[in-house]
Amino acid sequence: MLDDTWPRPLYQTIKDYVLDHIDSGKWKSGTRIPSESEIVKTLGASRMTVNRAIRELSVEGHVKRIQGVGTFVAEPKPKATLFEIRSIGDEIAARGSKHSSGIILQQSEPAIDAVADALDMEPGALVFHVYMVHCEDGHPIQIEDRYVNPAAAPDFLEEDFTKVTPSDHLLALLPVTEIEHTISSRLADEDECELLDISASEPCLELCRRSWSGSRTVTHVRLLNPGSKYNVGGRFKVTDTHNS
Amino acid sequence: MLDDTWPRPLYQTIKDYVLDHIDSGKWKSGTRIPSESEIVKTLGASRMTVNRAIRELSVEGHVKRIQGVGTFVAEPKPKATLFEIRSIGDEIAARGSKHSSGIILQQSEPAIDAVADALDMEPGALVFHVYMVHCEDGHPIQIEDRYVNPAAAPDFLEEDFTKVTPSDHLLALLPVTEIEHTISSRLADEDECELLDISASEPCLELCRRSWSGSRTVTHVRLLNPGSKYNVGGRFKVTDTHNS
DNA sequence: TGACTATACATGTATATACAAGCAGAATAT
DNA sequence: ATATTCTGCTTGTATATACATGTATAGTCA
Repeated sequence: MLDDTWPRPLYQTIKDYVLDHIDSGKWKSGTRIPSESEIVKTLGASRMTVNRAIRELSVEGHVKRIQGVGTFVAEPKPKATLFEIRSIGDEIAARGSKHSSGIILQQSEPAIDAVADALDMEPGALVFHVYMVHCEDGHPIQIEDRYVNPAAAPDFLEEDFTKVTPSDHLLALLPVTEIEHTISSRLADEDECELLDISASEPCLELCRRSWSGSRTVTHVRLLNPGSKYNVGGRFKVTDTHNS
Repeated sequence: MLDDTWPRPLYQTIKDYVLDHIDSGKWKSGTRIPSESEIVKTLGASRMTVNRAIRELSVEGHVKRIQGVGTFVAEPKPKATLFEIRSIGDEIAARGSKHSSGIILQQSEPAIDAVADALDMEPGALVFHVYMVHCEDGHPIQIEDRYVNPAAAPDFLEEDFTKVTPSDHLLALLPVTEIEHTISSRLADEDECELLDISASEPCLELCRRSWSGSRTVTHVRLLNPGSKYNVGGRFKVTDTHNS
């Protein structure tokens, strides 16, 4: 929403001046905009004030700056809404329910091709694998099928995942810097139906996530949830997507 | 990821100084941090440099500033990943396919209670309602059931939604400032199965969204997609959620 | 003609100084 | 006891000046 307070700070006026030129098409993507000293002359502001305005536009993704070269109009980026990352334990606790879990499998194993691809590892390389069920107040609510890159979390398999979720373990260890996720709907297979205690016809929500910490792929997880018991969502401000 | 370039700019050193105190627990949420002039004395920097550092921490959501009062440690916010908002037409075009649509219903009607609630309107007030199917290369892929607040888009019903999607129409008209969305999985009912040309046992992905423009609720839409043909996802940097 | 150097211009960072605006609390007046 | 004013401290904004760093281009020399 436009900020209509008046008088506008000069740095905001400078931002608007640049944005007006960009939004109106006068300065197209890739165009070098006037230098700071040119804008100083044009708008009669100080260089520090101009620098603050342009720097903020840069952080916001409207322009791209290159020291010694200039300032260029950035490619417009798609609008995005934020999606909260939460651990299943936190979600359940937030509902006032009690989380518990059962470990079906927790081992080191040679990665099959799909898993190796997902973790950017060599096929056959050893990966950590956890297969488990999360329960809310004793009722199964989610199957977690997770593979972890041992290099990223060497002690992962030592953890007791009935006491701390794999997600919490990894988040405590490494900053997540990038996530890829896919949300889809499918039916559970026979084993999954049994683990989740649902009928074969119940639709399920599947969330697939890959996470990176810096340049390293950390984990690949598939979370399967009965559609009648689980949804994903939230309410957030809309922002422009841009890479930090 | 920490920026390890050296020497660090002084404003970054100041940011790190504050973040170290916050992350270590020395300054808990709600604590007033030292004033700018106190930090000037402590770190031997100029007030403009300190101001820049603290202002950036404020924009990033780590601290909250109140003019004339002070700077306070903000509540930690959950990590979030960005979710791209796209029109179904754009999604289909991005796959190199052709989008088309069929309008089942497009009318003004009194809002039932659930719709009125969703749009923050009085029950029985007139709302615009569009019920339609989106197709990709002739195959139905999504049912769109949308209600729009007439005050936000008075000319909405005049649009030909076989030529422009309701989403594109609204986006062209109003800036979206806030979105609430829920993704869930359910089975389609008999009518929906027929419209989507799917069997009764096919699991479906349902996306519900409410959108605001400023303080006004603009639209409430439910999008139903066969699980075999549709998923939602993307890959983004992780960021802290914070309100702009 | 190519390599090297110098120059100009760009952004990046920093300081000193000043004034504006907001807020909380102390001091004063009624 | 209450209202008003004043003071001190805080953040917000702005300018002038300076130096650092990066890049592109022109000029010079072998």
